[in-house]
Amino acid sequence: MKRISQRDIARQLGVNVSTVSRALRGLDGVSLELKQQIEQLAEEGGYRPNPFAVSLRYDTTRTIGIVVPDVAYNHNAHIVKSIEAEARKAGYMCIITDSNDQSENEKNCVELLLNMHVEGIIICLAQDTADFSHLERLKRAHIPVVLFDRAADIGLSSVIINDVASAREATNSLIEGGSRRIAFLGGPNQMKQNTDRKHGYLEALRQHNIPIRTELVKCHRISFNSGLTDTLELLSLPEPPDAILASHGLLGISALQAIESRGFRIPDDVSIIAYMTDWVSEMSHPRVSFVKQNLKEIGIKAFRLLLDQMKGDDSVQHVVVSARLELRDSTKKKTLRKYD
Amino acid sequence: MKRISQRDIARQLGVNVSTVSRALRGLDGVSLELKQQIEQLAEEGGYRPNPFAVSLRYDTTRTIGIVVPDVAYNHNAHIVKSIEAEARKAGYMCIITDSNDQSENEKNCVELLLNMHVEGIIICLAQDTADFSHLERLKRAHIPVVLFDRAADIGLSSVIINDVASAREATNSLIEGGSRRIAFLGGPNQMKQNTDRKHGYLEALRQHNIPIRTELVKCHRISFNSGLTDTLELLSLPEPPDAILASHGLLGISALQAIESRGFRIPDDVSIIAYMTDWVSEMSHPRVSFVKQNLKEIGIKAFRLLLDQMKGDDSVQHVVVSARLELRDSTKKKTLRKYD
DNA sequence: TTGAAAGCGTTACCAT
DNA sequence: ATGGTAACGCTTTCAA
Repeated sequence: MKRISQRDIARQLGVNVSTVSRALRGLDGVSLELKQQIEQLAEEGGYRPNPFAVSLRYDTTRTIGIVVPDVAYNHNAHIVKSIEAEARKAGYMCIITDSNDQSENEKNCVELLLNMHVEGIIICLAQDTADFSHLERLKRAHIPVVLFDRAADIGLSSVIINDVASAREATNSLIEGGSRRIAFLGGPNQMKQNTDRKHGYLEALRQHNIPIRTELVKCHRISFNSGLTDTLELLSLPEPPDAILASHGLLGISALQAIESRGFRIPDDVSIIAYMTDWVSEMSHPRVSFVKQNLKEIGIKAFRLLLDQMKGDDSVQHVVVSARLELRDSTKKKTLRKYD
Repeated sequence: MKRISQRDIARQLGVNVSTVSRALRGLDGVSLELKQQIEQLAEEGGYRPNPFAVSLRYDTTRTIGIVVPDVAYNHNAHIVKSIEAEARKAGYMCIITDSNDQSENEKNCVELLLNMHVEGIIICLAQDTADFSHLERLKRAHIPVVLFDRAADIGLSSVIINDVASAREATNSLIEGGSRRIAFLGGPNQMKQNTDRKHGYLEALRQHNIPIRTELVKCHRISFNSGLTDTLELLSLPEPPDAILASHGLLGISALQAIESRGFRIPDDVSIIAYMTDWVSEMSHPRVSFVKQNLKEIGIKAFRLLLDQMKGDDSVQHVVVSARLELRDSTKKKTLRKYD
């Protein structure tokens, strides 16, 4: 029932704990005979070093914290899984917390992680996080922090995708497919991720001298219902959009459903490109053309940046993981020029 | 940089640590004045009790472990989220591990959790777990364990859904919709969950005097590709099925895609019912009729059972959370009898 | 080769 | 009201 400790083994053999400690860690200074006896007892008793005692001794918890808006969302789950795997390789445990995409909860998550004495925190901001005091406090306390996916200009290391460029590329692709009234369906504007993607979208329009129509830009809450409402509004416009760029999978799927519910055809009447995972795209119908992000890479890079900081490197680094467009069935093929 | 401890506070005030300890926990035996000074210093220094030291002192880690086949799969993610929330309420931290649905990894996960000295483990078995020695070892060591979702008859507490009845109900519903050649697409047969669901399916057929055709029962690996292959085989039969009951979301989605790829219509040619989450069903097209499971409830119940055990209750309990059928667009409406 | 002791942060107990 | 001390499990340093 009770876990066996070095002391228990020492007592049984009438030797000192320090000897047991050395033997169990394979250090020399223990006779072979004694060492074997110790190892056998450890084996029999199912001895496992108490990581809490070790932590105390070394003043290091070998634990990091992760904060995500929603672990149940495919995109986040994959990143978390990747961080976990990378952390484990380095001997770190992860404490995963979920902010439910709300800034208020996010603060509690950080608080909880600090209480656990994590050595660092990897965090994806909640969509409504506009006050960064909880993160600035971390910075002041010199606690390693890495932002991922959704970053902010607050002097913290980050791993994000090339938001501007990927949105530009996606928009260009829609334009090349013949779309001219392209809508942008995004999240709240205090999210840098959102403004970046929106800028990429706007840049592409400008490059092609396509007039920007503010009524085609919908930046509200990231949620299924919000996406539904916004898309229905778009479709009710006198001149509805002929394409939608959605900055989040939830928005992409809700747009798709809204479009179909109104009897529009995809991609003939309205094309869609969304930021989403392979799996969500694969499952959708028609399969949504998407901005594919290397989630595994994001997780690995995020942990590595954190590890750097935990090792004492206090430089602020920004890593950009390139995303690329994957065309599926929600977009039209590139239209041929007249003279082709 | 370095975290402040009770001792640091004590030194600054020239008092004893034990006094600081009492003050910080609001115990009496400290003058109001001193208490306030201590609290102020704690506040300023960002003092947080070291949970590792506390664990050591109390010989309790207030940590539990979770093992899931794949956290990135919607179904599991929701359950994990629920367990986490419930555990937090009770002051427990969760260490989440992912077996990638492989028995070999599952053993490593359990090992890792034991190394972390978790007080209990909540586990969903990998689909290929046929050897339960790692779990039996836990039982012998009196370490609290709760199985969820996929259980086994090995004398451990569990939380599952009503597998037999829900599969029977789903099959009955397909029969009522007019289907007679109903296929069962499941996982490996050493999974009790699978045999239970299969039995429910077979019972329904027997009740309706529908001959059982072994070629319509496909119990292989649970994976997208496996589901694809099996479904294509089913569709290639001289007499292909007119309905499919899929015991897992991956299988359901792959069946749907296979059916469409062969030009069959859903539900007119082939109906589908699958065990999946609301979100996956909602996203699919046509939306798949599904066995809806109360994932939050499963998580809550699982943690509660574990908590019971951690408190010393060593009775083996089996909780069944009722699932119910949710009809969507992949099944035909109940056919009317001829004389209606 | 082995032992003894101190220390990590905290709490409980007993003494003052 | 406050202090001193031992203890949790482990590692490290120094002594034997």
